[in-house]
Amino acid sequence: MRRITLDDVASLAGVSPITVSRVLRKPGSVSEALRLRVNSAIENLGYVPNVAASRLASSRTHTIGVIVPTLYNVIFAEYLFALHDVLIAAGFQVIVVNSRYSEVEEENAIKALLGQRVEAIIIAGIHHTPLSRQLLMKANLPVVQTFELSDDPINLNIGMSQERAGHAATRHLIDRGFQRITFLTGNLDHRAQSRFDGYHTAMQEVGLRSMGMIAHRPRHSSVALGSELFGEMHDRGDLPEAIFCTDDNLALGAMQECRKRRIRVPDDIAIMGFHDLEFSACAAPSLSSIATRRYETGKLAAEKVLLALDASTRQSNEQINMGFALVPRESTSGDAGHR
Amino acid sequence: MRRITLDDVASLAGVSPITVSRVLRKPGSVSEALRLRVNSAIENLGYVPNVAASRLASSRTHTIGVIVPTLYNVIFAEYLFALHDVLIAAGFQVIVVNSRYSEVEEENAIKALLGQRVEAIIIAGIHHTPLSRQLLMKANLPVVQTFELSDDPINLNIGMSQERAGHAATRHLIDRGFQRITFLTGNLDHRAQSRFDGYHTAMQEVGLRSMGMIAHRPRHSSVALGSELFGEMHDRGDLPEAIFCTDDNLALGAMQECRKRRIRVPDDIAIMGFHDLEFSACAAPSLSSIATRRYETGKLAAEKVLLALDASTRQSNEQINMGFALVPRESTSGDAGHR
DNA sequence: GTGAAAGCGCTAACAA
DNA sequence: TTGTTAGCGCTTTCAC
Repeated sequence: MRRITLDDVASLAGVSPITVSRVLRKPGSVSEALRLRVNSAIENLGYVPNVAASRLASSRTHTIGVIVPTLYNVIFAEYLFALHDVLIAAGFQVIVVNSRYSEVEEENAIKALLGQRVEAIIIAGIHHTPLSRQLLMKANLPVVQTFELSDDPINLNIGMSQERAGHAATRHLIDRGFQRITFLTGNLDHRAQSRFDGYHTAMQEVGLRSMGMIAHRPRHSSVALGSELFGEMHDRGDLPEAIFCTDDNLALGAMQECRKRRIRVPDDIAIMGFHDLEFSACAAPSLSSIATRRYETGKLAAEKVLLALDASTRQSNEQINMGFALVPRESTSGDAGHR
Repeated sequence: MRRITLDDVASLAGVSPITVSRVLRKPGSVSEALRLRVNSAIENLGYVPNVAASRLASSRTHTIGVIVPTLYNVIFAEYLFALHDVLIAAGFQVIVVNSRYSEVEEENAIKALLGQRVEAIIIAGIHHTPLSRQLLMKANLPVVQTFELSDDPINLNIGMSQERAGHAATRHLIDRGFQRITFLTGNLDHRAQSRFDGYHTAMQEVGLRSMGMIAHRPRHSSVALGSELFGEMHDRGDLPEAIFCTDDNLALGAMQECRKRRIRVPDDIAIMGFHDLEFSACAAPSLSSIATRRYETGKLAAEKVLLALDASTRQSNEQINMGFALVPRESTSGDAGHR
């Protein structure tokens, strides 16, 4: 069964192929009589244009490439949602690739996207292999790096200081009177590392000993992992006064484990999360966290890409700091001053 | 700045274009000497193949189309994660389109995917416009409908009975002694409707009055929406003995609102969720729910697609019931028998 | 407003 | 193993 092509439509309608092409792309430039004839031929044949041919001939793909480390994290789902919202509405297709937190896979993803001739790339993170960076710079298309702030952006950069956020979270715990504070993370990706750096600095500033991080394993952050890690920590007998989790999922898991083991939060231990996920406000006790702006980051990134594509001249580098907000709640409200 | 093409690589390496093409696709079929020359030419020029041209020439796209109603729901994120896991590993590209719960947008999505010449389509749901259905049948490619069970599948169908799940959830509440049971939903998509049907039937079977659903608004399910809806219900003064929420997010929001209003769960009101999201086990009280198999559904759908593509002959229709499981927890454990 | 000719960058089929 | 030829299905350019 041969696929129906534009030529088939043209001969059925008794016009030249180019006329069919015009009806499809700029119907206004074709007389009504022909337009109707062509359209009914399209309907009759069930013709669906082949975008590969169109892309090849026009060298326009109307496609934006997006790279995220994982899909299995609400953070990125919210961000992708925003990107889709804006870009689809503007008539672009979005190709999402995940790098599984690997710079090598990211490099492959970049090559794949460039092979697709995407018109812009929006990439989560600022750490890439040298070749990745070089490919992105040479590609001569709008590139947006997101979620973090770079000292040396490739082009556009929309994010926040993970380190300052980690610092603020830790500072909050210190201000509440906690001293033995542990940093808890699953996977140690760049963003978690930066948060840890912020934690470390905050501890040092007030002369406290930073207590390393509990775990480092190649699994995505989840409630279950939080339970596990907390359990192991408790089993080892080194229960701190407070823990700062890189992620609300971990924090919630830790809280769950506390409940099982009859450790009271925040009376026996304070727990601080990160990202302020939707359920965090309604956990019991409610979870203190750092609110981050995933949706807004995606939205802005997409809008900036559209602008850059419109200007069609490569924009000069620009950096936007989306900031973050401390959200103190019950899980860190313990009056730890007089233990 | 002209883009570098395969011909450029060929002339730099002093070979014919087809040799370069072979080095890229089946390196084994080219002598090592030439392969090295070609590869270094590719490196030197920073050549990236144009997939549009490749697709057009080979009429193979190695692309699978996926349609989901929304990205803003963990359910679909987990499912997409599984699809990616399997399909990317098998060397396919995945194009995800969301229909925003609209059959018209779904029809457009189908057209777009067919225009991309995807080699298979995996689509969430079993309700489509007549044209959508016709396009899918005529396209002569593997089609998997997921999440629900169809009486008349287009091709493959991997899902569960939403109605029986709704029935089981309701039955659980009835068995626990609750009688005034309300069904709570935000958006009333097909799956929510089926769950409602199951609820309705279960109520009727034991002679109880089904209490309609509380709300119907075009917003995605969220904790915040659950709070809102529950609040409105309470304000109206019609607090039932139990509520069955179409979604754990709504249920969690309802529980949060209960806590604010000092309504005890499950003593004053029992709450039943749906989907058994990760946080549900560690809510306080822990949330009873229906566990559904999103990841497994996606994995199986992807695997079936690969099989079908391999066989290269259109598979006969097949239906797989993934089932579900009732997960009773604290939020419905109230001993309501003697109120 | 409509069409003819040429070509986008690659690969299938065949030949050497 | 390597190359030649032809063409995938569309759009660009230029002419009418």
